[in-house]
Amino acid sequence: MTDRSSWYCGAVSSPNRPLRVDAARNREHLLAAAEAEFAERGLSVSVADIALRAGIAKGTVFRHFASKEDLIASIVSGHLTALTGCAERLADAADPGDALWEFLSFAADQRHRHNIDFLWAVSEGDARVTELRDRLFSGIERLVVRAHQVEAIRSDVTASDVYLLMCAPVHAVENLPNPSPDLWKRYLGIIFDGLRPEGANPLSEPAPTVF
Amino acid sequence: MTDRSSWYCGAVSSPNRPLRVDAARNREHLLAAAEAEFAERGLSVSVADIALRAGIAKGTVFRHFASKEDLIASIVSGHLTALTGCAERLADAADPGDALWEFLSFAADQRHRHNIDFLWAVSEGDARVTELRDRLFSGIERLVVRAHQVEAIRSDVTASDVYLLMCAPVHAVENLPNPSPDLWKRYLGIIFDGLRPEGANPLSEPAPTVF
Amino acid sequence: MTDRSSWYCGAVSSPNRPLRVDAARNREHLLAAAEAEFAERGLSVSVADIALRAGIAKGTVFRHFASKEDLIASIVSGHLTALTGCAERLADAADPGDALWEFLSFAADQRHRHNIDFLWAVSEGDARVTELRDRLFSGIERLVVRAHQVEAIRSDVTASDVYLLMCAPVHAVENLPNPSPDLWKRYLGIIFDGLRPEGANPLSEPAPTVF
Amino acid sequence: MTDRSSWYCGAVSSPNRPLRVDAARNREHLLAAAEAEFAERGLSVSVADIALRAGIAKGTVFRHFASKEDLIASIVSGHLTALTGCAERLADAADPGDALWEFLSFAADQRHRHNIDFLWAVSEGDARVTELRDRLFSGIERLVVRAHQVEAIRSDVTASDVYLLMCAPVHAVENLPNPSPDLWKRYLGIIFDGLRPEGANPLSEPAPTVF
DNA sequence: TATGAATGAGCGTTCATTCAT
DNA sequence: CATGAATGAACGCTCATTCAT
Repeated sequence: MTDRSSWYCGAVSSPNRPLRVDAARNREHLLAAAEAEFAERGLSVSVADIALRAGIAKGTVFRHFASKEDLIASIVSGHLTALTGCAERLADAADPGDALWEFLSFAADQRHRHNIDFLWAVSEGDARVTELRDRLFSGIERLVVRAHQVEAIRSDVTASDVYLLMCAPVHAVENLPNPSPDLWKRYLGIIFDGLRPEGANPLSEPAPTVF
Repeated sequence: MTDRSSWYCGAVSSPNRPLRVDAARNREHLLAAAEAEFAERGLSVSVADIALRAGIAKGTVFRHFASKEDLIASIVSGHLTALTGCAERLADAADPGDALWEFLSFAADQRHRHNIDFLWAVSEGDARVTELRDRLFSGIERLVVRAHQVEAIRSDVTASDVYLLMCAPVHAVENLPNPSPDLWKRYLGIIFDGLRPEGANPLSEPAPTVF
Repeated sequence: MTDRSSWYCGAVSSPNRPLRVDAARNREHLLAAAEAEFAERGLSVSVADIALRAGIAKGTVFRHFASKEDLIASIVSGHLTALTGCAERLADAADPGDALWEFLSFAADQRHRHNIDFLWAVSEGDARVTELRDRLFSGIERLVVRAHQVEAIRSDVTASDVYLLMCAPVHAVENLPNPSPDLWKRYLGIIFDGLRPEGANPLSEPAPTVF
Repeated sequence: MTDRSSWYCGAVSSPNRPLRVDAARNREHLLAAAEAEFAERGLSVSVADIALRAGIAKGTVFRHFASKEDLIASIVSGHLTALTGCAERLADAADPGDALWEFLSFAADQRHRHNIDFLWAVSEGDARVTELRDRLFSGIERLVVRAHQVEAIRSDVTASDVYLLMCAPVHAVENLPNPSPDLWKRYLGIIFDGLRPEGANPLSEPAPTVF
């Protein structure tokens, strides 16, 4: 899996005009500080605390992001971009079953290491996030189509199902106060077993249409 | 499955002394309004909005509950009580596999209909909630032990796993803006298939200790 | 000095109509509880806490006293009544100098034991308090006149001065966190020495008119 | 006696960093408005009223002072600083008796013009106030030692006595609704006569230890 | 008459956001 | 541009007072 340490770079979370190098650096500090604060203390951290951690003035935050919501959407966009990139890179992997597994591992690991599930809900109305989400879903669709071709997953499971179950391992783990770092793999294992053809029982409900 | 429409009644979320009928009615309105507001708009709804919805004055909320946190803990306690009761009622069911399935169905249905997962975290310090959570876990342990006896679930799965995965079907469904009411059954089906012995692959991580 | 333990009885703090015995008892409990709460925790104690301590319901407080201010004025009236009674009893004492000393001792002791100086300010507008204050002042005037006759106090000192300095020993002591119970006597001694003819220096300001 | 009209300037009640001129002006307005409101209406004035009087928004109060208590402590600190400075300036005055008289005059005048005795109690836990109080007491000790050397005050009177009696003239005057501006001098005269050796009677209680 | 549930204005405090410096 | 002072609406919560029971 490629280096994810600088996933903020790229077209999504950048403003329209190119920034001066110091402004760009401030922006990076700010995003990193915001994510860390959110992860440690939840949605209710104040913009002042984020600015303090980033080493910039409170007012400057609003020079980079129109609002706190916009800042959150930028963080989410960064993660979404990385996740979409992962799905797209795996689109032509040799083994479609392994590719799907690897994608779900990437997704869970990312969600688990950057504890930002709660940010997701806030940014649901954001246009960038919506667009990225659609791109992500397309990527998942390709992974699922190929996985079906080799019967790596049961035939009644769709891309929507994978999309919806993507975060389930992390959610399970987050019910624990101090989960061991890789515990999510246990629940991904269980859920992935549920997605496999072997031992599959019929599902009473039809698959939903996600978007 | 018994009627769950009036699970607030009972010892847990009731005050020590019997209330006057009008006070009791207000209390019920309040709990229902709070739950509805939380479900629709999240943890950040104000006590004022809850009171408005309940048709009572803001100050009255604090006559019934010492704080917003206490109100939340009371809501959570109510649900936990019902869930624990369900687990305990199923402890001696004829078919342990069906019992576990039924318990997880009850849990998912309850969680889905009362969209208050995020309240859980807030009440973690509450004594009532802690005690009920332990009782719930004991109930799950008995269900899991019996399920193991008849090999209804794979041998490497523990009560902790069931506890942690309990809400996964609901979480999956909640990523959708307007999920159909029973969609959670689809994801419970998939996850339950992952818990069954058939087609189980070894898990890379050991089971955690929940408490 | 006479028994001061039941100074609440009497015309001043009684309502117009005679009370039933239980109501009268409640009223006494209430006044005692209020005074104790005020003394221990200041003006900001709530009516609820007072009622709790008195063992009656909150609403009943308002059956006895029109408002919290009225309750305070009743407490102050009780003390004022006792103090006025003391002054009047001492009006014809054998030694006018001793009488004045004894009056000031009574005043200081009362103020110190019932820590209610701050209640005074609240009840300044109360009619009963105003009337009692006038009666008290008359009593002081008689004590001072007689003290002048025997030259127990310096000639340029008036009843107004005595009235205004009455609480000074207690105020001095109250700057200490844990004053010994009789420390006020030390400061009454010093101030009384200042009131004596011996070693008196001229005063730069004329005596005020109190009322 | 030096000009006391701008005693707020200086290290004590100033923040660590220099303020922008507009912020400094607001801070001064705020302190003045707070003191005036407290003096006129007591401890229970709301922060909103103080802000209104200062012509700033309520939230701005909390930019300058962490809490209402901190604001009060800052006011008290300002007065204490001025008072301590006065005591220290008088430490080497030519006539120790005059020096003590002048100190007590300064104290009474300050207390009388800024009617904030009741703020004192609130700030008792404040570190700045505690330290200043100790410095003030040391200053008083020096004044008293020197006064004893020239027998300007009676031998059985201590620095603690002077400290405790410091505000007595003002307290006396404050029992009057509209005292003339210099009336406190009358009561300082009486009390100071009580502190002199001439005509002193033995005191029944030993001097307390203030700190 | 006594109760205590209900009220609602008011409290101290926080914080996203704006804008003069 | 960056700053941080100012804003003001909103928050959770308290409490004297009222009034239905």
